[in-house]
Amino acid sequence: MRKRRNGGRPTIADVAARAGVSSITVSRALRDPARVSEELRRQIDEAVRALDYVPDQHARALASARTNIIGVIIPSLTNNVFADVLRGIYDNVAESPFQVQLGNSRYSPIEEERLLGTFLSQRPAALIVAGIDQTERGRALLNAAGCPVVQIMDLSDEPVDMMVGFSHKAGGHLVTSHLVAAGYRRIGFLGARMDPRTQRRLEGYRAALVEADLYDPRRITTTPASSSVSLGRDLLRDLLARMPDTDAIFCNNDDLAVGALFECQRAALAVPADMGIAGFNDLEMMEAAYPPLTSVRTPRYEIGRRAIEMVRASLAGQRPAQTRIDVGFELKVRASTMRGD
Amino acid sequence: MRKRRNGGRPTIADVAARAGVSSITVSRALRDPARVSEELRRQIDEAVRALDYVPDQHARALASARTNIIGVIIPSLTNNVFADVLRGIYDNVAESPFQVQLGNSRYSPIEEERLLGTFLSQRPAALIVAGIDQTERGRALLNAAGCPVVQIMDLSDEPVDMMVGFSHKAGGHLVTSHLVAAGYRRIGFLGARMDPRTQRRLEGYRAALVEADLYDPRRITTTPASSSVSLGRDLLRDLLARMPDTDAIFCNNDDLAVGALFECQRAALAVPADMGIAGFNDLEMMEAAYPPLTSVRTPRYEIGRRAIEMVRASLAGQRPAQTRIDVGFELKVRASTMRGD
DNA sequence: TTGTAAGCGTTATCAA
DNA sequence: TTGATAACGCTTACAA
Repeated sequence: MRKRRNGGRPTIADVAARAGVSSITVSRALRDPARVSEELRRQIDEAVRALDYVPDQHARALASARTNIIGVIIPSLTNNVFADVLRGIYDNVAESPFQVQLGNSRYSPIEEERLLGTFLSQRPAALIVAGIDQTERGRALLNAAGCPVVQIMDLSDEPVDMMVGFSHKAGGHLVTSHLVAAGYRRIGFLGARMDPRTQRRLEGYRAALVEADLYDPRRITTTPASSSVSLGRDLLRDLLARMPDTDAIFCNNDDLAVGALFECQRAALAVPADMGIAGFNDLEMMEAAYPPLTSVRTPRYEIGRRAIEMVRASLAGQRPAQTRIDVGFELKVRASTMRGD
Repeated sequence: MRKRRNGGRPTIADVAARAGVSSITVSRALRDPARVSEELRRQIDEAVRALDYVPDQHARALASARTNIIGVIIPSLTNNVFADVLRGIYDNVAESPFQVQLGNSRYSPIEEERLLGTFLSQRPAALIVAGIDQTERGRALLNAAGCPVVQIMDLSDEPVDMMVGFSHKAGGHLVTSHLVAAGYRRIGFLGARMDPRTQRRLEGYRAALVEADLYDPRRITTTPASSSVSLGRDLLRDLLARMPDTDAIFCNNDDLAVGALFECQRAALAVPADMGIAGFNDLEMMEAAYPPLTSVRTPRYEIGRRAIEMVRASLAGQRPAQTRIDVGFELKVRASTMRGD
């Protein structure tokens, strides 16, 4: 009796023996049932079930120079925004043969480049990367990836391959214009991290205020520190110390907005009367806050879902008609910016 | 010239040829440099660099029946608690040869069991699973895994292998006792999801109130729905509709606590005078709230870090002295439970 | 310390 | 439609 290194797991040869066919026929029956006669297919199916056969992914990958791994690179694990995207990805990968390999670039383009290299060396079935701001070498790697690539969360005119996202600049513009329309005149900006997408939201803010002839760069308060509720509190405190007459703020993230709300409560500033507050992304807590907070709802789960859809279609040979999808966003106006005048 | 399926990547044979040795020597030099003479090692290192050689993980896995994959199974991607654990894991895996394979069980024991099967079929280097409440078959799979297994987030006396966590019951007990000591007498419980760890926190709550002779089951408000800020608002509303004289609440999650705080503001209930509020986990926002919210700080990042430490030690043959680590927790008393009497 | 030979479990290739 | 054979790139077992 042959000694097995694999701990007794049945191999394709065992299935073949039991079904009375050759290994390669089993292989074909598994991958493309249509290419095997119905009778053999039945016998093989029976043998697979009887033996509890599960294909060895590594052998498969080695022989075919292909894997079922979808590499996903995101900049943060703690940011709720990406948690939702990940849910969209994992949920829609669950009943597929694919597996997700997750990489955390921690908002570092260099780290992202390194992860790209690691992932690519495993010949992934596809790659999903957050953002459009890869390094030059990162972009070159993606171009040479030889597999479907989906850039998510943002939009540009030069996708590496496919793209699902929305315009952050337009989002920032929309919410800022809303503040202007609501009657606010001295509108500040609170920004953390200042990654490329945050920068584009800031651009939208700036454009909207320039159009309204209300732009004052001194009302922009930013920090490279990562976004958090306590940071929102601190940034608003800073801003008010410098520019006490500020009457509204666009917070580039919802947690900043919540922190700013708490700071207003502490400072006995009435929201929305003394201070209008708007956030970005519309996390679940915005609607539950008191007063409820205005925000820009971004379809994060859907971005994850559609990215997987595009990947699966591509891999199935049906390249999606649309390779650049704008999922848009929606302004959710709530009490925090509803000034009575 | 030989045709290559692998797209021109150099193989171990290329390195061997260039270094003037045999493949197996290169293989050894890569895995255990000490077993190769210094001179050959230098030549091999040079060749590896010159050719930009990267070992093929699949070939390696196939030949050795081993991988560098650490499987991680957690119940939620959106829960901030697990995001922190994941950071602890990813950060400490980053400069190791290991790769994380993440599975989301969505709080379903059946799904967890399925993931266990999938992961195990890949012969992972180690497995990290959240919780101690696997199904019977899940536990059997873990016992037969043939690799280090770390159960995290909770503690029990029967670890499958290793364990890092803390006692949820003790945490629930501690915070409830604090509410009693602070002078509250009609203390409610707000609970979402009601997974096993939540149940144990509820047990701690119950035990503490029974000891103080203040237990009233009608003050327990739970739902299978998943935890969120808006749910905290709704649960408190429910509780107050039924038991209007409730003077404090232990919220089994911080987001519930924040939601409850907003509800108090809406209902013009003074915190902590009319209503004491305590949460669990001590997410960052607790300290920034107004008033700051009492919570039980749990060392989530550290759990992730130590789980990886244990795995790496085990795999290096140095089985950790302690295979069951209690990382404890810490009560953070803040204004939300500091009643002046 | 180094090397040879023989797989690991699957799929590509070519032939029947 | 089916099959024989030779990879895929690496490691184990054994030998020198």
